[in-house]
Amino acid sequence: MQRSAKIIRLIESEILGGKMPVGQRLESEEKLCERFGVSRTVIREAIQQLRGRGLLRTIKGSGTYIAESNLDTLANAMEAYSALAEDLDFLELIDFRILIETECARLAAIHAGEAVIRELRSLMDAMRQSKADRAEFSRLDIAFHLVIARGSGNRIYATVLRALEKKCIDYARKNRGDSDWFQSIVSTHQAILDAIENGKADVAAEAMHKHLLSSRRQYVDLTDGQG
Amino acid sequence: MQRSAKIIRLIESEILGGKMPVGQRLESEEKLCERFGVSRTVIREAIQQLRGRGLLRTIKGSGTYIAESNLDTLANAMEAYSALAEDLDFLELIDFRILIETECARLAAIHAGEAVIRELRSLMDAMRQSKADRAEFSRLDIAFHLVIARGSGNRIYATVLRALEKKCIDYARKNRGDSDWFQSIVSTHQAILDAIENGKADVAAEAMHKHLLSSRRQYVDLTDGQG
DNA sequence: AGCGATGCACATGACATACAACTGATTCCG
DNA sequence: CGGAATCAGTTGTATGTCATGTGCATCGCT
Repeated sequence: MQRSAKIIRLIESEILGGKMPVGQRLESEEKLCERFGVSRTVIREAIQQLRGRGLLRTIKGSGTYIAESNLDTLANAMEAYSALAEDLDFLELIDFRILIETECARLAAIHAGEAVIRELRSLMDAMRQSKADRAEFSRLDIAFHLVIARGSGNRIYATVLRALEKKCIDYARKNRGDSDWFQSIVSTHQAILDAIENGKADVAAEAMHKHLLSSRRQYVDLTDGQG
Repeated sequence: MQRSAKIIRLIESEILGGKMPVGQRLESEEKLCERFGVSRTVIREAIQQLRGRGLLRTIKGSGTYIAESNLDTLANAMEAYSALAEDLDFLELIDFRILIETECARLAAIHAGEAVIRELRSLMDAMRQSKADRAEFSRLDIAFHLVIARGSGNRIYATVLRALEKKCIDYARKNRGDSDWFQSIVSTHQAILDAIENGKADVAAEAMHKHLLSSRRQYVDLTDGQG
């Protein structure tokens, strides 16, 4: 194994074990060289990998510090996982997404303020006028879901869904775009929005759940037909 | 900004955009040096960070390749986020955990095989005999939840919960350990297990949800009292 | 004394070079 | 024909050097 590997494990365990509080400065690269008996090359490699994982941040001329928790790191990981996922993993991701989005709809019905609802209404209007432009329609569709996620008040949900967005576009595009499909999407979204406006959490959750399950079914049908 | 930053963004976008399929070999470091007009140091820094993020894997003497999707990477990111999370983020994490575990209980009631159920039974027996040993009891408690997560059949759920395990221990330990508390944990777990054994998905989900909500309440009470 | 400017020690960022260790394929030999 | 030796290519590690930024102490002016 690489020399940097065990150094990474050690520093990682010190951070995760709580021995090094957030914001604390790491020893300088040179000190770490002495301590581990390796060259600066190896130390720097270890630090780079831990930076990539979001555990450290570095300030030139000053030092390397334990990073604060950061949603972007989580988003990166989710996005990477979904982007690299093969078919087998993909259904699990879809179920994951359904679970979270359903909860988001429920929470949005409880927490969403006037601003969020206005935004959702405006997106619905735009979607009705974008029947012809499939790319734009798809973009608005995703935006609708993301606004609801934000309206849930839980940033983790919003972050995870934002990360899954790209892949969702990919398989959403595969759906046939006939008029029935368009109308069904619009009316389902409207049902979700109505429930959120009226603060009916369970209704909103169920409507969202139904919506996503039908989307899931289409994906399954498509891939079964192919593979 | 660092020179490696834009190289990272570029390679990342090529991978996530699907231009580079999983398993494909990256250009050699030397070629990348030419292409970007930087030294090998910079190229290696970029590669190290992307390795840390799980997007690349390297084989000495052979080359650097686009990594396949990997649950460990996801687990690392979740664990890092939860470990570095401050109080404000922490309730969001707890709600996230509740959402997933509730779904796991539901799915376990549907999918769990005889092996999983035997394991859960055995853990229940062990818990009843560990009333005195709080550390052991806590360990078994967590194991119970993780087995259910595995029994859900969705590896993402199991992975996420495994990553949150450490933090959960921390705040679970803060709970008072009187006899009532012990008895309530045991009977709640038993209720969940019964529902899973009988394939009653909704009952299992509700029992799990209740269980976790009471745990959440205790955490809120504790931190409110402190801060 | 107050306070800004300067300078210095130290830190990370980047480059160049050299060699070690490994891989994969080709070539050579029995 | 099969296996061993060889070789070009590639990543891993070490070392040295300089550039550039940070943070602190020191100095000098008012």
